[in-house]
Amino acid sequence: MEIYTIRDVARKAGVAVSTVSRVLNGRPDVSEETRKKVLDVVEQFGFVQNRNARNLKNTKPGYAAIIVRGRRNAFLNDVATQMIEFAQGHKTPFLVKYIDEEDDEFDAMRQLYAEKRAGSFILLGSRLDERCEAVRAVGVPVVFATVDAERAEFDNASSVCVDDRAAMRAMMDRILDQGHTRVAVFGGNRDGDDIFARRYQGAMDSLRAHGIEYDPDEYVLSRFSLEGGYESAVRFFEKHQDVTAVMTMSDMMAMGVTRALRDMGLRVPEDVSVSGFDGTVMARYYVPSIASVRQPVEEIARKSVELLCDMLEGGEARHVKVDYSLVEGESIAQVRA
Amino acid sequence: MEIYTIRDVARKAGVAVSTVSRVLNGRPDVSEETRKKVLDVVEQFGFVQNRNARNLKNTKPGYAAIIVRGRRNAFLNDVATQMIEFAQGHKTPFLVKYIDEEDDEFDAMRQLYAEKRAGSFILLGSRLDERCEAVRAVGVPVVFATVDAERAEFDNASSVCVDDRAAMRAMMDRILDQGHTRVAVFGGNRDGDDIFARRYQGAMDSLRAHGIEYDPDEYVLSRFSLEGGYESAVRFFEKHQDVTAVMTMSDMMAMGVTRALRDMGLRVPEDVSVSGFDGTVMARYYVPSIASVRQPVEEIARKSVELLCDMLEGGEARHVKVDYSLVEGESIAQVRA
DNA sequence: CCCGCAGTCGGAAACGTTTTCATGCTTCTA
DNA sequence: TAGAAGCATGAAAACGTTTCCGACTGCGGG
Repeated sequence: MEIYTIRDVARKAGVAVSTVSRVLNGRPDVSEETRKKVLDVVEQFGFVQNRNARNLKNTKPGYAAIIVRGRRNAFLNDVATQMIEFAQGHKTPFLVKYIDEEDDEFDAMRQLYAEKRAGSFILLGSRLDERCEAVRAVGVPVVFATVDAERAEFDNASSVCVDDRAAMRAMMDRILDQGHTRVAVFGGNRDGDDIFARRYQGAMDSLRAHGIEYDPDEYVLSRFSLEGGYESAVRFFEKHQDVTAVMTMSDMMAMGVTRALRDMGLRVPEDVSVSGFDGTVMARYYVPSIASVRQPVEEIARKSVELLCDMLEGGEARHVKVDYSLVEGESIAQVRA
Repeated sequence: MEIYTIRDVARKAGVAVSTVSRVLNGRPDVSEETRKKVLDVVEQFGFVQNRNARNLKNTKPGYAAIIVRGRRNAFLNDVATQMIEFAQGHKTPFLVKYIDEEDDEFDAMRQLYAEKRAGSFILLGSRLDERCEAVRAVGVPVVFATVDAERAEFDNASSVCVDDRAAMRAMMDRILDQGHTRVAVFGGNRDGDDIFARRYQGAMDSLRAHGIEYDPDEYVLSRFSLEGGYESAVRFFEKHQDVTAVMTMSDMMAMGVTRALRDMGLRVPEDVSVSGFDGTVMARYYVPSIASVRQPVEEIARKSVELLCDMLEGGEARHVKVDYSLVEGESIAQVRA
């Protein structure tokens, strides 16, 4: 495998390296004739630029980076994909970086800043915990997507998300309207100030409004995966047979719960109703299709990009809420007699 | 956001840049005292190495790269994840590169070779079409995973896969054993010499052995996704109501088909049996659970890494077949009377 | 005829590392 | 005690780009 450098191309084309560079970067100040000559050699050599050298030399922060926490999360992945779609039109090039669940996104930011010259960021699925103080410190434009950063009061950070609390409340309303009075809630940590805590609050809002007292034992901390939902359901229903509905904070979890119920001889929705969150494609295709809270992927993506570009042009940080919607599903039914 | 270079660290620590470099790379020839001094400064600055400069300087091909075609493919993703798991123990560091469905993996190889100094590759989900001649040309060690490259007769390429033909035949046997005589097959292009063509042949083998004549109209070229399966099923069943089973080449497709059947008022498996391929987790959690051909993710991953390391140490290229297995599922039943 | 200017192009200095080579300082050996 | 040998360190040359600066044309205007 032959590796050619810009120098090889220059030699072969009989020009200087600077000229080759100009051609490769589409600079205007090069004659049509030389451009042609250089491009011919590039073609012939199958020359590919070395990005390391390029990025090393280019020190001005031109990129915007999308940092996605969790490679497996289909929902976040879809949002990221949409983002780069929308980003196409804009002047600043976008790049995507996936980090693991446990990784520190601020390390990632620093790294991207140092290496890729990324000077602004969209953070997808950030936890917004104590580490987020680093965002304040870095002082570069940041957009939190699917996270409400309003209360954190950064002056360099915007955010876009659905009103998680209202959304969860609406879904719970819908479940209760079917006559259910004992509803288990499966989800993330309800004690913090993140989206999971807010979703929990939303569920409580609805129960309170319906005059239903909630048994704290009926909240289950669960992993957001098929397996997580499955295991939680098995453990839970061993003790609580009288619950007639399970509300979850993710579609994957909801499908895991549904499978578990079926394995335990309970039918969904005839015996137990189940709801999800996110509005993923898989949930629509599941049997029974999972009733869910749809987060508008395209809108979140578009708004995020928009907010970031705004800030890049000197605009204020803003916090926007996009509209959720309830998606119908076969997984919710009238409570059994 | 402050960016520090190795030079800043050196100055602050009162040593030369070369010494800092030695510390960072864990070289032995540096006194414990200076090491400590340097690491302190690194800690204090929150210094991160610039990988561009590092890779630019390091010219010896030390990495092995895993190239995954298709970010959305859960099965390939799982395999890749397992691979880096297994690769941990080996001397050569592995890196993963995702490319899009349409991208050319040989461009990716060249790029990785030039930039990341990747001198050997594992190709996941490669098409093995005309472009694969490039593999012969590059002459570096390559392992095709989930692809049978035996017939292509590279001397620098190994491969690991299940016996797709036998696997598909086994699954078809199982369907036919339930009394079905009209089985539709949904899958990829059956005309080439890739895994899809072989799977098709496998299905035909079984039908032939059972003395069943296959109507070529009952083969459907379909995309390997939920939507693909859904659309194909809707189109197909408008014309062919007498088919009692659908065999597919992917779990996603099978779930799409199942959902479509249900929407058309047909029950799975009572009215129509459905089978998948890959043995993904989602298929197990689906309702009905999808009978599938399990490809052993861990084994494919382990073998691939092993074969690559073998070749790196001068070993011959080999082609290994790993064992598939049939996974039971609720989606297949006795043919209706 | 000289000057300025636009259009092209080449030379060379960076960018942040790694690594080779040289150097000084110990310590050991004969 | 001289020299070899080993350790710890510094200086400097790369790696493949981009970009600034300057040089060289040819041209039109004063």
